[in-house]
Amino acid sequence: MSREKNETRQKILDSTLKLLEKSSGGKEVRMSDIAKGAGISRQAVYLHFPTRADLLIAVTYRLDEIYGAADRLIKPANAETGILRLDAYIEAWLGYLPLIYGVVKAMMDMRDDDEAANEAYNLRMQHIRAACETTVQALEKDGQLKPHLSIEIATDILWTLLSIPVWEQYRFKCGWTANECILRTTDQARAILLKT
Amino acid sequence: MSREKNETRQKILDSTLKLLEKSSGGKEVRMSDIAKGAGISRQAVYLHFPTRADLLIAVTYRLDEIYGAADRLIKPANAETGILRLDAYIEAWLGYLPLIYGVVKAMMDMRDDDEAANEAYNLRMQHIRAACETTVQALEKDGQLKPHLSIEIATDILWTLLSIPVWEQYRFKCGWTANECILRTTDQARAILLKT
DNA sequence: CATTTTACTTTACACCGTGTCAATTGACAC
DNA sequence: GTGTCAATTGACACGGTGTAAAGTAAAATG
Repeated sequence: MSREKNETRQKILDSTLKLLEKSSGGKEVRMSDIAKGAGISRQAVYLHFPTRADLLIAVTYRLDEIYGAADRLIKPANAETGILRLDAYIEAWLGYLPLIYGVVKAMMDMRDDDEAANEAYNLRMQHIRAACETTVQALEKDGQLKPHLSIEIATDILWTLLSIPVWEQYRFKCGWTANECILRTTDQARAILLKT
Repeated sequence: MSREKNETRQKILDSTLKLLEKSSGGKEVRMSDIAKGAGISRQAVYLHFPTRADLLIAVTYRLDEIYGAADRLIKPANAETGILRLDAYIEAWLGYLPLIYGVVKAMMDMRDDDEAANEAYNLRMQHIRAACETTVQALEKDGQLKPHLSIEIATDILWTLLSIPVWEQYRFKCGWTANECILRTTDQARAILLKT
């Protein structure tokens, strides 16, 4: 019955997750690798997920379950001041990102080929953007936002500063540690967004 | 004789360039499309360029010829002060980027599959980084660099601010115009790098 | 207990794009 | 008129995704 079905489904998700986490660059993780990791045949994977993109998308939801993304990213909303909230949000997000990076990377690689993966990625990025916007609004409310900086533009900037490609560049091209990324991104956000 | 050979080679490069410039996302430009555009057979393309990656790389050099990249990007070095030089460099680079974006994008898409394309891309990015570094050094020399900001870190930050993914996000996700990208990036660079 | 459903297996194949190979044609050069 | 060089045609291998069909084994159902 459907008991078994769900168990296998989980095995597939876990296998995918494990492979994506170690391999940098999601493209090298093939359906056959995933199947092997789950101990089933390649075709059986297609019984549960019609396409590779669907599987990847499902994995991202599994990720959030595992790491409790919601809790993590909501906590900063309790900060007392706008500035503290900004700091807390940057720390929360850039602390979470390394955990999910393998999977996110795989989705990014897939965007060019697959429209569904692209949509899924954009949706998730829009969530981030929304969080950036409320953070900026908190700054504005406190009168801390730099003059002549609209909420929209400030949101665009913060969103970009916290985007994955930026983090990738700091982390891997510039060789910053994950912690340095947090500290220096915080400094940058403050320098750009806050009035002096 | 080699006359003819070079003519066809140019036809291939021009065809590639034309196709890349219109199509966003370089992957959709196939070897057969390029051949068709050049009015020759697909195999003939391989007579001139052993792989797709080699062709793409050759196209980037052709681009620089066409638009005079060297001249454009050297001009800022004549600026009188460090700050003016920063402004001039940002304007020069972000003014040049839209012209070459189609090709650069194709190379970026190719990085995952092809090591040669990846190297070529990294090399070009290193050139940008070097230019960022001399720009930062000019600020430092003028005593304009924010205290406690090392040249290296400042270079990392400017380099990232001027990176293609950042520009892409502002341009296409945030809907900024090319000119807004220049102005607002300049503002950000000043806020982050300069002492107050 | 017999039957049907369900999860999965194996094998085979179509599709796409890159890259390779071999045989052939047409032009120009010496 | 022989050699050489650019390009052509047609066929094919490879890798990875996705489809399709037939078979198996076990559990659920009556």
